Amino acid sequence: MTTIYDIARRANVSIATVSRVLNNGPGVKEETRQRVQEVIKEFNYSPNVMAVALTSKKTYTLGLLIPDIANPFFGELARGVEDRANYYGFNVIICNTDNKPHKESDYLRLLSQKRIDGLVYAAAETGNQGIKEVTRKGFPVVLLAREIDGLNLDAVLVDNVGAAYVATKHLVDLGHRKIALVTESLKIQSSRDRQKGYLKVLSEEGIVTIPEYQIFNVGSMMAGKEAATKLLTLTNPPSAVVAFNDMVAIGVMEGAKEMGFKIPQDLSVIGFDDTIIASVTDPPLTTMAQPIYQMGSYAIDRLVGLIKGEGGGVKRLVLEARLVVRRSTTPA
Amino acid sequence: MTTIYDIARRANVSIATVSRVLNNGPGVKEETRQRVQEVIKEFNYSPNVMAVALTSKKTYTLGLLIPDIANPFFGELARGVEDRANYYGFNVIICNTDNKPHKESDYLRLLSQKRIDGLVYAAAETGNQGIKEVTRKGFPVVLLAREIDGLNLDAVLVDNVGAAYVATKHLVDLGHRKIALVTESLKIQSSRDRQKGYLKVLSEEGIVTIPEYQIFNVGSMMAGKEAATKLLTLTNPPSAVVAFNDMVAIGVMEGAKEMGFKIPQDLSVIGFDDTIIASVTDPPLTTMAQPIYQMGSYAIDRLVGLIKGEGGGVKRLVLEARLVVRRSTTPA
DNA sequence: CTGAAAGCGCTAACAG
DNA sequence: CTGTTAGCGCTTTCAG
Repeated sequence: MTTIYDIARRANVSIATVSRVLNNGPGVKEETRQRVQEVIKEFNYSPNVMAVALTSKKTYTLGLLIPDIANPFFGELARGVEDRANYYGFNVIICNTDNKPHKESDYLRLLSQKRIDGLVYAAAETGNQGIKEVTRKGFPVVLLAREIDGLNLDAVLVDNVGAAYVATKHLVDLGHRKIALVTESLKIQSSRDRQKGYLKVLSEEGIVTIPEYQIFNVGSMMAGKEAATKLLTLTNPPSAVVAFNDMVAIGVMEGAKEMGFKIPQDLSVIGFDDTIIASVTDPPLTTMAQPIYQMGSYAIDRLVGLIKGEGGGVKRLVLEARLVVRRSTTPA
Repeated sequence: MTTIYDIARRANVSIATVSRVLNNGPGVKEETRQRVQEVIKEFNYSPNVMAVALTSKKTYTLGLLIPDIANPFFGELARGVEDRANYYGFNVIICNTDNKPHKESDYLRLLSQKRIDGLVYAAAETGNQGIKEVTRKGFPVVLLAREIDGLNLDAVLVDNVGAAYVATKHLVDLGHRKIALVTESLKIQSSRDRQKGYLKVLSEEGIVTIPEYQIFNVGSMMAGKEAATKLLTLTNPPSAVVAFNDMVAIGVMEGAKEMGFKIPQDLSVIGFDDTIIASVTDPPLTTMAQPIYQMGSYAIDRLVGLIKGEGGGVKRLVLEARLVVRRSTTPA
């Protein structure tokens, strides 16, 4: 590897001068600048990022903490994050946590050792200690898609209460009264918020909530399938379900279909996210569309702002979800 | 940030000793080791990775070059890669190239500046120069899912010729003779190989190949949709199509359905990959399943082996795809 | 405008 | 067993 010394020698200048032209520093005679740049080109030289990082304390590397990159929702989110980060000249290290606090903590420690410049955090369960430590550890953090209680951090979110409200209302407007909620653990903020929106509609409509209609800790297609089984073997089964996300919704539909129920005639199902998958299911899924890619992009805009020192107080960007009606919901 | 000097001072030893206990080096009295470790714990100290990297030349960071993390296939691949990398103590920087050579080159330069320890490369078009430069640049490379011509590199692949052969044969066995191929650019090795397998069956079966039945440069759902339109407006349309991947297959199905054709009665469609999406489409997709997650995992096994100096000559791991019959294919 | 020199935080000989 | 010291490749004063 050629170093700054090699360039300096060949250009008959000191390494300080090379460093100056490298960083477009002022105070270099145009002629000298030219000469140095030629040598740089000739040797196809580029500075060792480790050394730069060691002195300048900037790594141009960001961390992205998410539950699972194989999940289409987070895949698209990650794409938005990476594209925008790349635009600003940053790389992103990806970390899959499966929502496991110990995994989060491990990654957090690792990332802080690597001196990342900032972190996008989309993986938290409420009350995780790990992140609290990190916020003291030096680098800025932007929360993405999931909030953390009691932590006043910058965030890019979707109005989950509102979205769940719209989703549930859609079902009510269709004439449904027996509406189930199949969602994630209530430890997850977005899950709690969606429950809130769901309950709000029921309450407004004077619909009595039935405990058996709320199923928790459902985060995958398989779990959605099982939830459908539970729901449909009830003596008084629901006629519609609000699912935590598209995958869960698909699981619910699959489960119902396997039991011989028809979607949407026997059971209306509404999902969340509008991932790529939602439009091609059988039947196509009605869902609350989130601006997934943009959320990732915005999170980086804010994070890079923080890194550059544009504080301006904690900012929270809350986007609205949009109801996309397809064919998995129908009048009761 | 506390440094090795702080620890040394507090433990009344030299930084060399601290370094030794940090790296489990030999030749440290047990008692001293204990004391140092206590101080380390007390200060919650962990070494600055930049500094370590600068001296030891190891960053414990890998690069992953893929077309698009939002594509479920690459999402799952990436998950396999990241999980296994994490297991070995490495982080992975993700790079989305969209199959654009200039993006690949940019990332490659960046990654090499960052002194990554190794690279998993799943993004190449044939004949890209960028990667050729990189292989000289110092770090080991493992090709994943896509091969590069004229470059004798370690690789983890699927037998695409064989897989396409099985897929096409499945259609022939079902009685189809008018079989179309909707695939990616022939610049992509996997696309070429699949064409090869496809043509082999036709040739063996004495089926005359019709140029209009082969559509190229199709890599997305949208493009698949357009391909279906082209195919089905032919005066003599095919009764079956082999698609490049699940997304393309879904696009073909969507396109056909929009034109009023029934799947599979009017058109049998077979995909590739068996991504999570394949089982939930309308109808569920017959596809050639690839061991996606494992491929990513194996690639890291090999890459870490290379990093640790276990050369042993170039190794190529070729896995077999498996036919998964669902409901998008039916007898002619 | 340019160069010398002091670190950044750590590893790895080399002495003791 | 432990400490001293010379770098790793670069940025950044401070002189000139």
